Amino acid sequence: MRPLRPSSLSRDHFNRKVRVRGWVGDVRDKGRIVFFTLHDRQDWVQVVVKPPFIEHYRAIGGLRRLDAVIVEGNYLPSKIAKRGAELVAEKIEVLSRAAEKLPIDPTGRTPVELPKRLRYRILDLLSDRSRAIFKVQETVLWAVRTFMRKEGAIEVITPKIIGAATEGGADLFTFDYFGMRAFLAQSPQLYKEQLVIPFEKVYSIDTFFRAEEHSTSRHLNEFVSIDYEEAFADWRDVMVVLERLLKYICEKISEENEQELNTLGVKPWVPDLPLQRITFDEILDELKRRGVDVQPGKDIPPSALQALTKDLERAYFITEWPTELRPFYTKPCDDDPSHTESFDLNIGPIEVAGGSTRIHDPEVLARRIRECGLNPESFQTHLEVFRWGMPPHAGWAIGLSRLLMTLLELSNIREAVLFPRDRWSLIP
RNA sequence: GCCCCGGUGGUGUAGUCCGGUCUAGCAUCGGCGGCUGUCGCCCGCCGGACCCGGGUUCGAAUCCCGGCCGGGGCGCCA
Repeated sequence: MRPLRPSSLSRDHFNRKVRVRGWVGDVRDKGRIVFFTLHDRQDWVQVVVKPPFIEHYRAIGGLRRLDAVIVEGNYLPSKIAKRGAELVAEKIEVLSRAAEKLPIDPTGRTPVELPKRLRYRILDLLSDRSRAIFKVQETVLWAVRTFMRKEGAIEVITPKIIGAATEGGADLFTFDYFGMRAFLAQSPQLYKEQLVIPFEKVYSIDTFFRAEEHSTSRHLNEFVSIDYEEAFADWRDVMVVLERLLKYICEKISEENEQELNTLGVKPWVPDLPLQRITFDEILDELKRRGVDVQPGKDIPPSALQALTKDLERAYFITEWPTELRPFYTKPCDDDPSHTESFDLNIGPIEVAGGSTRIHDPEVLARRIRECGLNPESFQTHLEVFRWGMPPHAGWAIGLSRLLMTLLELSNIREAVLFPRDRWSLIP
């Protein structure tokens, strides 16, 4: 029979002989009596080693933190043990010995700075704080899939190895593909647009790559994007989908991750809908009123936005971005081609998602590609699809880790990625 | 690409401004010993560090120069 886990022990096991497996935690060696905690990744139980078994304990050389063991013994209620019960060991089987000296403290009690935590990430993930982040991430992923399925959207997987056609803009990683020049995809953009013809509503949760040499606490070169695209929809339609999804995610986190939020010191939060909507130009006007000038054709610097956040809701849309700041496939407004049917979703000063109505007319799209300094030739296989019944469509993309870092109030996106890839780090 | 800041035992820090009292303090950690009710156990002993090179000086962890490594910000960012 497989051994039990510490977290599965209950009153039903009182006064019975049980086998329990787990990792050794704190060891309190009193000489003729030894206590240690036995952990799984949810809970733990105290094990007591007493004579005559103490001799066997000495014979196996004792135990230390992180040893993987199976303990056999009686599970007894106890007035002294803080948990009200303890396991009295009669046999200990050592499955794996941990190193004498660990590079960082896996309990999280001794502080460790982020770069060292990432260098020794597996040990770092043993701390409650680090694991809490990724438990919440799991809730987010699950919530997205549940929500999308109810919406009637289908999850799609698009290529990461791509050929000539690129979007321009962000730098791509290049490499040799059997003698051909290939790129790592920076987004599923072109594919998800094409896929609305056969599927109408599509979404993807996938990893993408950007070769930009930035060095900030909110950029990485490998990141997970949650993408959505819908046929016969415009920007306003998909903004509603996005804000409903955000609310759904926040509700699920509040319901399912109370303990994790507590560990992270974060209060549950669910936004009221509709979210605040403010145009790009209104932001500029407000900044100008406060004496901050943003140069034309430039994005709003995070520092400027920071100054405004106390007058905005926690989550808000910035809409109708200047055409020059948006990629070629973004549809300009009918009454004002200098602005676009586009939006960003911000939480605090951080951009969490962006989206727009897309151009669906192949002639207009080809023109915009040229205007943006790109070669329509290299978009041939993309443009041809637009003659096969491409309806008006719109969509957006959420940066998964950006969302996580804002919801959990993390100061660095690296904390929200298991093994972050930035300009300087490839290992581990 | 540009700018700023920083490197002290395995980890986190004190000391650096204002050179000497530093054979570098504290906590954690590791080793050994002690303890039969601990629970972030406790007690005792021991171990382990000034990034590298050059300079100033009677004297450098501390000041200066160069290098290396790290962090942050800006720019860029469909």
